[in-house]
Amino acid sequence: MTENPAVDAADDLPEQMRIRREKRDRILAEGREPYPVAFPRTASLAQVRARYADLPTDTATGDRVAVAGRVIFMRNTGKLCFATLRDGDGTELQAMLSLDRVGAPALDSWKHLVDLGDHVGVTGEVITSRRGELSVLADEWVMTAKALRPLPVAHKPLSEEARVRQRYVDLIVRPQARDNVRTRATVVRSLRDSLHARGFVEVETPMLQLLHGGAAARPFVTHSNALDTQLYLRIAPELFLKRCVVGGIDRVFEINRNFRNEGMDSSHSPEFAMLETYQAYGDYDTVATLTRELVQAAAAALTGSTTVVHHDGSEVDLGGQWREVTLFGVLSEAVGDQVTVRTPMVRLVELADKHALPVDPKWGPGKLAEELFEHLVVPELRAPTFVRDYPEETSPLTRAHRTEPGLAEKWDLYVQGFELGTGYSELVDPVVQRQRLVAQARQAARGDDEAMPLDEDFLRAMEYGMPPSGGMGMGIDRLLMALTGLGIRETILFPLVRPE
RNA sequence: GGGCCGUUAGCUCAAUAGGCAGAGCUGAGGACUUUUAAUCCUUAGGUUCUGGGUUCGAGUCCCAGGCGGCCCA
Repeated sequence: MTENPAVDAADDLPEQMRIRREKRDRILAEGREPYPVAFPRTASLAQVRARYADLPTDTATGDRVAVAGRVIFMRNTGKLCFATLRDGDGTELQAMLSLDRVGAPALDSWKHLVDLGDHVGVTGEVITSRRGELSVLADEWVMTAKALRPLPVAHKPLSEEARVRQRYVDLIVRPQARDNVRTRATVVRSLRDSLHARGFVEVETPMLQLLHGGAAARPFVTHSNALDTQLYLRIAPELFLKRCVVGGIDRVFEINRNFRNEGMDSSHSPEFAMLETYQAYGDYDTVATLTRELVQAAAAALTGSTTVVHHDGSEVDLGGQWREVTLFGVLSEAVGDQVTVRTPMVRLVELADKHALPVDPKWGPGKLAEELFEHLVVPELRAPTFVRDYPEETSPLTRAHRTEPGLAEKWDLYVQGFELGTGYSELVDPVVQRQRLVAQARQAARGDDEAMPLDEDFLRAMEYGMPPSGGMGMGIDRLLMALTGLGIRETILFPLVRPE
C-alpha cells in the first residue's frame, strides 16, 4: 500500500482544521499531551464563583486553585492574555495569563496553541481584574482537550438545521439549548415523583412486539433473526399496561418511547416519549384530576408556580380547575346548531361542506363529527380544556358512556391548540372488547393499515378479569411544548433528520 | 403528495441587467500588561449542494435530482 488515506484526507481539510491539527502535533512534539488522562482540579468554576462572590475590584486573595473548562472567549494582548472558561454546568470564569507570572515560553505557547473551543486547565491565584472580573491569574496552564474543529461564531444564531443536526455544537454555543435539556429532565422527574407519591408503580413493557395495538397508527416493521419473524416497534404500551392491571398492579405507569411510521412536522416526531398510566377503581374523571395535578406539579417544578413563561416571554397560567366541555357541546356552539351523536350523516356532510372540510367516504358519522371538531374548535382551545364524551364509533377500547348511548367515556386534553393527552374509563368487558377488536381486525383485513390486528393474548388476559379502571396517556414532548412554548425539535435532543 | 422560497469561505450572509466571487466574525503573522463581540497593521481561506443544458462567458438563465424551511392536502 503506497497511499495513506488518513494523510490524504488531512491534506484536503479546510485551513482552520488543518491548523488545529498542526497545533495538536506541536503539543506532542513539545513532549506534552493534547488529551491528558486527567487534570487534578481543586475547584469547579461554580465553586470559585460561590466562594469569592463579593470580592472587590482589583483584589488579590493569595488563594491558589486549579480549574478547568472550555475556552469560549479569548483576548490576547502583548504580555497579558484573557480567556473565559466555561464548565459543564454553564458557569463561566475568566482566566488571566501574564508574562511575569507564567514566563515567556508558557505565554507564547498559550497564544499559539490555544483556540476557541479548546478545553484547558489553569492553576493560579484567585483575583479580580481591574475591571472587577473574578479571575484565576495563572501560574501555569495545560491543554486538557484540543478541539480540532472551529466553533461557529458566538453572536450569530446557528441555522436551525445546524442546531438539530449537530446538537453538540448547539449545546456548546447556545445557553437556551442547554437549559432545554435540564428543563426536560426536571419535568420528567416531576412526573415520576408525582406518580410515585400517589402509589403508582413504574414498569417497562415491550417495545418490540409481535402485534401492534393500543392506538390507531402505522407501525415501524422490523425482523427478528432468532425467531425468524416480523416484529413491530410499539405504537403504544396500552395493551401491556392493562395486562399489568389484570395481574394486580393496580396503579401502574410507563414513561417511554412510542414509534409511529407517519409524517414528520413541527408537532409530530416518528419517535416520541409518552406517559401512560392506569388506575384500578378509577375512571375518566379521576384520571382527569390526576392529569391536571401532574401538569401543575411539573409547571411548579420549573417555575415554582402554575404560571409558566414561554420561550417568547409570554406567560401561560395552568393553575386552578380546568375548563370541561363535551365534544358535541362545543361542536354545536361552533356550527350554531344542535349536533349530537344521533345527528344523521347527511346533516354532518352539509356542515362539512359549509366549512370547506373535505369528507373521506370511509368515515362514519362519529369520525366526521370528530373531524369537524378538530377543524372548527381545536385551534381555539388555548387554555387547558378537557373535551369529553367522544363517539363510541371512534373509541373501540373505551367503555360506553354510563348514561349517554352512543358515546364513550373518553376525554382529550387540549392546551394552546394542540392535543396534550387523552383519558378513558377503560373497557374491561372481555366479550365486548372481543367484538370491537374483531371489527377492527376486519377493517385491517380490508386494508386500513391504521387498524389493529387481533391480539388473542390480550383478550385472554382480559378474560381473567380487569377491575374497573381509568387510563390516561400524555405526550412528554407535547407537555414540554406546552410548558415552554418550544417546537418539538427543540424538546427532543436528537430528533430524526434525513441523512446528510 | 402539491405549491413557493432557500442552498455561496469554518459560521452568518452579500454579489446591480449573464461579465474578475465579496464582507463581518473566525484563522494565520505582527503591535499592545486589564480585555469583555477590544483596537490597529499585514494576510490566508471557495467543487457557489450535485449532475446535465443554453451561452464567447453561468453563483445568476433552463432541466433533473439532493437537503432544508414555509404553506396546502
